[in-house]
Amino acid sequence: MVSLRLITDQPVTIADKTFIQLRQDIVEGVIRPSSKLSETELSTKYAVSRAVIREAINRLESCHLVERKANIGARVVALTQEGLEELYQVREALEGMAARLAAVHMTEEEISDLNNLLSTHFKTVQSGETYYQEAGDLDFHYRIILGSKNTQLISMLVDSLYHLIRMYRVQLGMAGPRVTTAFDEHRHIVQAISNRDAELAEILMRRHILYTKQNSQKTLLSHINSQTRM
Amino acid sequence: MVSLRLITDQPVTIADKTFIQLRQDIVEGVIRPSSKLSETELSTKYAVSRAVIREAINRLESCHLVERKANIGARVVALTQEGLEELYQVREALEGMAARLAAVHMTEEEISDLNNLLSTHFKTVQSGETYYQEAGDLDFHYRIILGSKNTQLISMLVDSLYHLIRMYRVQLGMAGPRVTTAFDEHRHIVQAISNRDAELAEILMRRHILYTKQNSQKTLLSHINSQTRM
DNA sequence: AAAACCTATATTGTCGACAATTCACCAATA
DNA sequence: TATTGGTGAATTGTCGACAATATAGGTTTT
Repeated sequence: MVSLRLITDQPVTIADKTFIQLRQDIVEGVIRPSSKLSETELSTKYAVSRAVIREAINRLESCHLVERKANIGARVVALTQEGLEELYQVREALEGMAARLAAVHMTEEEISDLNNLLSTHFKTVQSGETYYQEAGDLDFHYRIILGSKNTQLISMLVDSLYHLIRMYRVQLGMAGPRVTTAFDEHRHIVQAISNRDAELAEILMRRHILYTKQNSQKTLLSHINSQTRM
Repeated sequence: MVSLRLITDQPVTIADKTFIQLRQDIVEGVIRPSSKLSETELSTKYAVSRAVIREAINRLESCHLVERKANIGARVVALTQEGLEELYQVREALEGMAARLAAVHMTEEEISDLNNLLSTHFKTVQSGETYYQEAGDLDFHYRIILGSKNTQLISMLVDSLYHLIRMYRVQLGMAGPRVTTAFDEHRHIVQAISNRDAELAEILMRRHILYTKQNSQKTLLSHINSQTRM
């Protein structure tokens, strides 16, 4: 069972690579939230022309990772309580629908792969490893999203929402516990999909994301409290 | 009660205007579905530099109105049965959530405005006018979307999904009847929002959009049947 | 002293030219 | 004849330079 490979065909142009590099640097905080993106500065730092930087920034804007104002420039988005709330509301709606559609459209083979992933995940949890837990969690959600077979939905979730979520996760240190609980939730979702129960799959996925949201918000709050400066 | 003004601050740069012009030409079919967008050709036709055209095409790609391949070029999306299906699935999820959030976040004034809009709409329906019906319908949905107060949600629906939907509507002639039925559905949705019943508002909105979808698909099918060529 | 206005500077927006890539056409070969 | 390989025209990708716009600082005016 090979780990999932992303849909996006690998970058070919310089603009592609620069976009991906910039996105990574923003998501991981190398470029700080709310900081200004100077085109000339970036073009020297990344050793590409300003045109390339401009195209990359445009794409970052479509991902909602930066905000741009005409004749003024682009800034990295700020990480706020409200932003996280909005993000999870959209995620709940979209990924709930993804689970509903996955219950209808996933092949039996894809479902059996999903079950295998789940048992691998289970062993990892039992052995006490937490490092790969997040990757496994992502893999799980990705499969269901792809299982929806809805290209619009997939692109919205994979190309923009998930990078933003990862930005919050990475920068506010939301590894979070919730390992065993989340695992049970995953199990029930897969069960619903196996039964081709679209309605239930959606409900369970939405509740799962709601729980994750509440957990994230707790982490965010304690994180903010722990550093009253900033 | 003044008609709703769009959120997007008016275009300032040439790229803004070109983007909006191109988007309109695509949505209204002046530039045909599946046709190739030649950068040089467009730059002469719209009398702007290729850089401007490239930026506009990039933005059109984020709206899912065109698809781009590296080193090959951009094409306007095709209008297909599956595409319409996917579109309405995403719309159901997002606008359902919008209605849910609107029930919580709309001010009393905004709700009363919505009620006023509804009665205006009612008079229009009674007097037999159908021309302004679509605009009124759009206005109704816009207000609820904005009422969600969720910027992510608003941008997804207003900046991309709705243009795609309008493209299907305009080009496949989906004015559709469904006037009085839709009106009742609208009434119930507003009722739920007035009662601050988020759960019900979402359910009703989703059903409303499901009905609209089924109606659209019927129209699409008959449209395809009526022109077996193409 | 506060407000309005101008000026200098830095940043973004726009442009035309050059480089890299694709695609179609034609020739050569098995 | 079918297939492979190469050549050239056309298109996209990238670049540096110039134009337009915004910001800051100082000067003038009330």
